[in-house]
Amino acid sequence: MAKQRQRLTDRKSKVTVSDVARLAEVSDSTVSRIMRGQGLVADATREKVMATVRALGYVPNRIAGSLASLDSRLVGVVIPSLSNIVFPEILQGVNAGLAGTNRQSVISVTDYDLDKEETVVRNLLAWQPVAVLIAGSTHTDATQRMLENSGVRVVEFMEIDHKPIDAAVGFSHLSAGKAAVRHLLQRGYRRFGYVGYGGNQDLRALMRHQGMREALAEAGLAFQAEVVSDGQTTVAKGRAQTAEICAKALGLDVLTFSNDDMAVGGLFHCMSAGIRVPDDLALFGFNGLDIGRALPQPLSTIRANRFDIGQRSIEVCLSSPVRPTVPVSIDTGFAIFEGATA
Amino acid sequence: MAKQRQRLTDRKSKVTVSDVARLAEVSDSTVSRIMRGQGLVADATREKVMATVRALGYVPNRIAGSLASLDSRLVGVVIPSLSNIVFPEILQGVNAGLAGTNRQSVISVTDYDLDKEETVVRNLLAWQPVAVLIAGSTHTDATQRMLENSGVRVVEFMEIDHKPIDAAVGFSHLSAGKAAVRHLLQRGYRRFGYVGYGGNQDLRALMRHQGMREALAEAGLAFQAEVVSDGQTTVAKGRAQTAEICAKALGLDVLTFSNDDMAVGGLFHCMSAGIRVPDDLALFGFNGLDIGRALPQPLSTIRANRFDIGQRSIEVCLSSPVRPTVPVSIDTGFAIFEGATA
DNA sequence: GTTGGAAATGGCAACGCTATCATTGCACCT
DNA sequence: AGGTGCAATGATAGCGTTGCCATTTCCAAC
Repeated sequence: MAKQRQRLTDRKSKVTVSDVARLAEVSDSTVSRIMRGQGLVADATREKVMATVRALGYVPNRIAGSLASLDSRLVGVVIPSLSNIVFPEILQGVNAGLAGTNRQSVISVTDYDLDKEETVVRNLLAWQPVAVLIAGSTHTDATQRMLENSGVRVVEFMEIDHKPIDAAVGFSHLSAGKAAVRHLLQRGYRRFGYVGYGGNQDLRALMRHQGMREALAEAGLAFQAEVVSDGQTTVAKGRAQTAEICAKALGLDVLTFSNDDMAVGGLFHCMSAGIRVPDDLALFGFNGLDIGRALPQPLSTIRANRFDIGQRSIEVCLSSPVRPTVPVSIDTGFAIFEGATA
Repeated sequence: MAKQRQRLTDRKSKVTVSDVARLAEVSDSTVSRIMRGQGLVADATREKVMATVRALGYVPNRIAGSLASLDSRLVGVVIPSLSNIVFPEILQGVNAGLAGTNRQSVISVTDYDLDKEETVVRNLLAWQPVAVLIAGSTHTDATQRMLENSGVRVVEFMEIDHKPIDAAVGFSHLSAGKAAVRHLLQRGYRRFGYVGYGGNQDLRALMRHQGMREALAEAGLAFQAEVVSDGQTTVAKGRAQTAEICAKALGLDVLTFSNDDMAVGGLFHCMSAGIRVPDDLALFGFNGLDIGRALPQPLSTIRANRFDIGQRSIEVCLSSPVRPTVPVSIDTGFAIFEGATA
């Protein structure tokens, strides 16, 4: 008994390769070859087909294409936040690295939540990306396993204080914290205060803080005061927390911040309160944001190469479709920016 | 003669529904039903299957799923830039609106280049998104046609000074420019200078500028001086251009900026140069960025609801899969923020 | 012990494309 | 005339899932 032909309830009436092929009087194969620009095709045929493509407004279906070729051409990018300007900057590097390739990035945001990261990674992997770039090195067990088992290239970017799954691109936040404090010690500062992030989500900020503590300890010192807050760091918070730490009147001579946003806020407080920087109080940030350099007095800080991190990460993925036998770490480094606030 | 069975060169060895089904001793259909959580399945079966899913580390292939169901669950988002903080803010609104749905956003960046926008839109549509959110209303003819013919929901966000393809969410930049100037006129300022964007890419900045000119003209006035630059607007450029316009010594009493970044730079210049704000010179920005409010003196500016724009845009798409008979525009409005610089 | 109907499950084509052959046409040589 | 080699095109079987039935199982009600 003959099987009934199934008619899926009038599925969307889209133009397909076959439609183009029929109208141009060639085979599906030829249209396919032309659309993806590979294989031999006579110029005359190509033009005839392209004409009907334009006439029909045909747009190839990459979902079907990806399924057939088993190649999605997608690179997944997982970042904790979009509001922290450093991540958009990294994305620019990623896009730059992707330009000219036929790969495309898909961005997912975790809001610094490891459980959300797990969901997001699962959803990403469902799209069969050729690679995943993911911020940071701390993941849930499930996330870790999924990434390992996926078989695709995985680049953990931002930090390199760990053994990567496949590859890591970034720098040591612990070292950066230490470098900041050592620099300040060298400039004669002794009474340190810390203003910044104190939650349990931005692990890199915590690492820098830790690095600072260690460098202070090496010199037999410690922070005289710390004012921290969790959630997102903002200029406004930096300003408020600086006001708070100053109110304690501990005779601090330098404040280190978890990042430039906060430090800029700190400088604004000092301006308003008539505190001379750096004579009465020095300020030191982290990130090297543009705004820091445009301030009336350029912010002393540590610059990291965020665009670079994005670009190098992509380069690593594209350099080979398979993982290296031994995980690699690429140090993009950081540098003290002298500025005028410390 | 029997057809040869084709063996596609050992295609990636991934776990598929069939693998799970075989091991769990059920049919593919049942696994599929369980994975997407719909249809009737006995609890015992579900657990048995989920156990093997975990054991095999099965991750459903959404590419195949999308093809079969003819539903990608993707929402394309096209923005001009990631470095301009306003767009990440909009994306947050988009993500918020998407939370809890099974839709996912795919972000593409055009760098304010309409030709790149065309490419980007073509690539996006190839992924059969259920909707496209795109910044702005000016597109190439081809882009316009593709969007129209795609049949999917299209929301043009940011501005509503035009007839949308399907729907628009944002506010009138022309009106915003006018409102700024009228507000300043009302406060007694008469000698206006303009500092800001002057390229031909950020059309919304140009609209605001135009609105300002028109409002000035209504009062029989005009800008006494304009210092513009193209490319990306930054605090540093704002500072430099403000220095430039001040050097002309035209006795200006107020500067309007294309946006807050530039205005903050302007304020920094004034601080450095000892120009009292707003007594010697008033400053007025646009956007209502956080940093403006944390300054030693809060920046006078116009606030727009960017998060809202993103969220409302998504809501519009999700409210119905088909376009309204007549295009709709949703005005998210803007508001003068008094501040202390004008 | 039937029987009727809902609850569970199974079977299979189709989704739109591409990889992998197979085939055709034609210039060029011997 | 009969190869030979290559450029150009065609035919078709998947790719991994889901939609759409068809079928089986179970159990309460007779």
